[in-house]
Amino acid sequence: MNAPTPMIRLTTQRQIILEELSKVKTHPTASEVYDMVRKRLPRIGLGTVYRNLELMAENGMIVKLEVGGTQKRFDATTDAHYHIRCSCCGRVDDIDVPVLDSLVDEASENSSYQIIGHHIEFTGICSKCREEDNITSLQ
Amino acid sequence: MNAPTPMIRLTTQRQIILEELSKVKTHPTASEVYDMVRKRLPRIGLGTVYRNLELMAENGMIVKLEVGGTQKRFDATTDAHYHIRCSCCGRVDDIDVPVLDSLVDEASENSSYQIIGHHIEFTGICSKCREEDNITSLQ
DNA sequence: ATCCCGTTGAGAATTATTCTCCAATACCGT
DNA sequence: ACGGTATTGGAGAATAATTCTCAACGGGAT
Repeated sequence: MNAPTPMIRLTTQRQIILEELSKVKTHPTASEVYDMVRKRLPRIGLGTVYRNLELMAENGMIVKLEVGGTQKRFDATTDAHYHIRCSCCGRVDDIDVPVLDSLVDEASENSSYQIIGHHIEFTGICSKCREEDNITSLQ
Repeated sequence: MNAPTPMIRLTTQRQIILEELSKVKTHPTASEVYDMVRKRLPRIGLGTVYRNLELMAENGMIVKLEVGGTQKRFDATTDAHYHIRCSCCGRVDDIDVPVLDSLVDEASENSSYQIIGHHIEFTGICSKCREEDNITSLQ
């Protein structure tokens, strides 16, 4: 008898990556996670962080956010929720809008795809950028 | 008196990029646009394609899709609509689900961000991948 | 025809991510 | 505790996508 899911071993590095990711409510990029983790494991490699974030995302322990911007972001909160991205600085926050499960049904009726899921990404300017950049304005 | 928007000159390259992008109902990546355009302008540079896609997106002539996957995609249809991405092959199609303008209001009430807009991205398996990969299944 | 300035093409540079290699480590049965 | 085997981690190279740099070009105003 073998488990269908290969089962992921909780090594020290994975545990610390997970802990650090859980600490923050932002949605850090891989290199931000790397910086956070390195304070506790100074010798960890960037590749290890990438590898394990990817692996934990595959195993559903965390979520890889496929949002706009140039970098992937990671989220330790795995239940469904939506995000908002600042078009000025790129930061990503959760947004408290009820999840619309009915959208998937609606989409299924109007597409030849077999629908798996959906995600809503809002775009806006975060309060920090609004304060700082009243001159530069948005971009 | 000067126009506040710098005004974009419609060079041959830009015109052809726009024409080619308008021809297809898929949402090509920059290098796919490059391949399409090169059939008519064999000496055009990839940089020119990137530069002009970016520029035309800034001017609202086309839309840059900030969807999941590793590459940006472009769309000549500028009116609001949602997309579905095949998690198997990465292709992106339009999906016929009514646009929920009310979401932005709802989001505004629950966020410190100044909301600009939103986008819904569905995920699924396109019919082509379903046919081909009944063995490989999804991934 | 000439000047000006935005645009182009070619390639280098940058950024994010993935891969490769090998030593170190963990897990298993004994 | 011990040895064998599979997995992991770290370092750096490799790859992929995109952006930047810069000399040459081109089209319109003078």
